[in-house]
Amino acid sequence: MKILQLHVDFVEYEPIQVESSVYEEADRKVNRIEDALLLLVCVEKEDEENIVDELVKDVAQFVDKLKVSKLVVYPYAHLSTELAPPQKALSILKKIREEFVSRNLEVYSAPFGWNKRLVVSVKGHPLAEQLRSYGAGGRIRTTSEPVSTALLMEEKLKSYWFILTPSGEMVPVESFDFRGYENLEYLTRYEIAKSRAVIEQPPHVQLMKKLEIADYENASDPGNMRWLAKGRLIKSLLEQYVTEKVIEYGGIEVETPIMYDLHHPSLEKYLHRFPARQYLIKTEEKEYFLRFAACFGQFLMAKDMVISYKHLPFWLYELTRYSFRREKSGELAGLRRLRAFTMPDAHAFCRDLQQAKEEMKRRLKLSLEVLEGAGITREDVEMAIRFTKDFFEENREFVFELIRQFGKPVLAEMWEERFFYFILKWELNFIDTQKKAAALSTDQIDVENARQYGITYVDEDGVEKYPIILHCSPSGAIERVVYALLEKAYMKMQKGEKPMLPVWLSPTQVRIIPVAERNLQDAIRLMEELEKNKIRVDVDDRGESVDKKIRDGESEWIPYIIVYGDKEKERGILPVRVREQGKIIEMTLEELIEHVKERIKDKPFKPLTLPKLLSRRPSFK
RNA sequence: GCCCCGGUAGCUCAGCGGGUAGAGCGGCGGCCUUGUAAGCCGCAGGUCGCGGGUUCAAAGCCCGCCCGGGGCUCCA
Repeated sequence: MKILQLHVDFVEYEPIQVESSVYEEADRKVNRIEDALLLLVCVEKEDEENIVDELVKDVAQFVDKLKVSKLVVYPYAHLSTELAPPQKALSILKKIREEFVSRNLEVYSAPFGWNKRLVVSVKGHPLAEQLRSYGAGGRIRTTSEPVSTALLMEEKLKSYWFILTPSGEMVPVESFDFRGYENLEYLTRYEIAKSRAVIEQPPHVQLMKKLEIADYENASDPGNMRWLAKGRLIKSLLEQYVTEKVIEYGGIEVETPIMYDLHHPSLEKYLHRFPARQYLIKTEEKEYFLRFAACFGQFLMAKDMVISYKHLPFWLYELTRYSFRREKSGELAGLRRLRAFTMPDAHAFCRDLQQAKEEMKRRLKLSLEVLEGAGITREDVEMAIRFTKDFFEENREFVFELIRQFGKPVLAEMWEERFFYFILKWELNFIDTQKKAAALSTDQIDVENARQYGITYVDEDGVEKYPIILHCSPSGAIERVVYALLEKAYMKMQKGEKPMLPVWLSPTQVRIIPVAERNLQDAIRLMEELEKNKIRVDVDDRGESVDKKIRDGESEWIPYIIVYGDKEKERGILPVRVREQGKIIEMTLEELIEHVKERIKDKPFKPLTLPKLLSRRPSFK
């Protein structure tokens, strides 16, 4: 027996005409039931009455969990090709209904043996759709039965989980000794078990507000943030940094539209392959969706390029501001998961699998460098790698090369069959304070979209071929990098250490605090000296006490604080409060400049756009 | 989406067996001219998320909605 169980806002059915010699009496009228559990029941050849108990018990659990009181039992033949004879099917259906009635449920029965018109509106939560199978009918077949792809996905996606180690071991997760690999264990649990009760809001949310980085914007859709001056600077620096790194690696930077025709033939299929919901925009003539990555734009561009094997591999790169994904509202959380986010998206077009594998190694190296530059080290991330069984068996050595490159044991998920467009994918996951995993960098080997979009190159033998495409985001969403930095800082706070951002990302790098009003002009001159060397400096000229200003500077996580008074003017030496070391170090101006420059090195610089004098600076609410 | 929790001054929060709205921080004004994590005094500031309902009376109780958080094996 197969049951497709749907939690519905409403279901409407209307008996149209009798279709079978065995049928129940019914009126030809529309029946509408709201907020109910709809059971599309298909009785199969081998089914006996004794499976009814099992079924009723399962359903009762859901009734309880979903807090519904109405059940609609709907005979639905289309879930199987091995149907029970009608008499028997009807009698089993009746038994099911009786059982539910005896459990005090409000049971509605669609008539057996009729051709019926059916309208349903399924609720959008994870438990709303369930396909279950009972008795000798056994497993759900993945053949041509008209069960939706989304439901079949579960079966195809049957996963086997392992830990792969740099030394070449492949250990089923159950038997891996996680001692010394706590974060990997958290990632594993997060990916496989996933349930955990955490009540507080993620710590980075409070920090992003307190540090005036980002905030919610109630007037927009949830998951669309506003970035305040300091946050905009941080984000902008990260954007520039990632872009520079990708270009250095050979990325060809382009820009593509953010919205696309919902019914464009190439895109339509791709969209259907991914159930995530999009933002839709209706104009008078057409419907558009907002891009959820740069894939479309770049593929449509690559399709119009004349490509020879001599050009391969080449990269198209775009920093998407924004990519849009209408994530379910319950999944949004601070900067961890947004509906509008900024993502570097780099696609490499490769001649064949061999070339794709070589490229992928380069891109893993790039990703690790980019994260490290942003302040997220290898210790902060855990790798997950996912592949089809076939791919792994044929490319085992390559998979382990990636793992050796990463240098720590890695969580591996192996799929029986390929459902997605890729045959291998890795991600670097940040494990946050709440032990939740968020993917940052990622790369995939796509063997399907070149054909889908008609992207071809001419090979040495003069034949047009489809390239293999790698999809890489070297840093992951920029917002998520900020989230990771803030969460990392919070973890430092918990250990009693001083939190801070990397110096090159700190909105104010050096703060000068004049002791008395008469020192202000000198402080401003000092600021100007530092600014000439591309260092972000401000001066706290407010009428507060020195102690108070130091306290404020510390709570803004400013890396270098200088108190400047008569003594400094006389001696020409600066007492620099160095946050990283938690102490005051005396330096000359030149030494300070050298010190800061050494920290910032090859990272991009942008000026802070807020007024340099704190007394002139509006604070954000 | 669904379930649970929350929304009170710019911020953090108290008040919630219904009876004229509070603190700290911040802001503004004044005094102090300051030496390495909060100087002192004063003042202003609130359709208690929004809309309905119950009541002589609602921040509080009831219903709906919006926003945030957590959870729901959701995550390209």
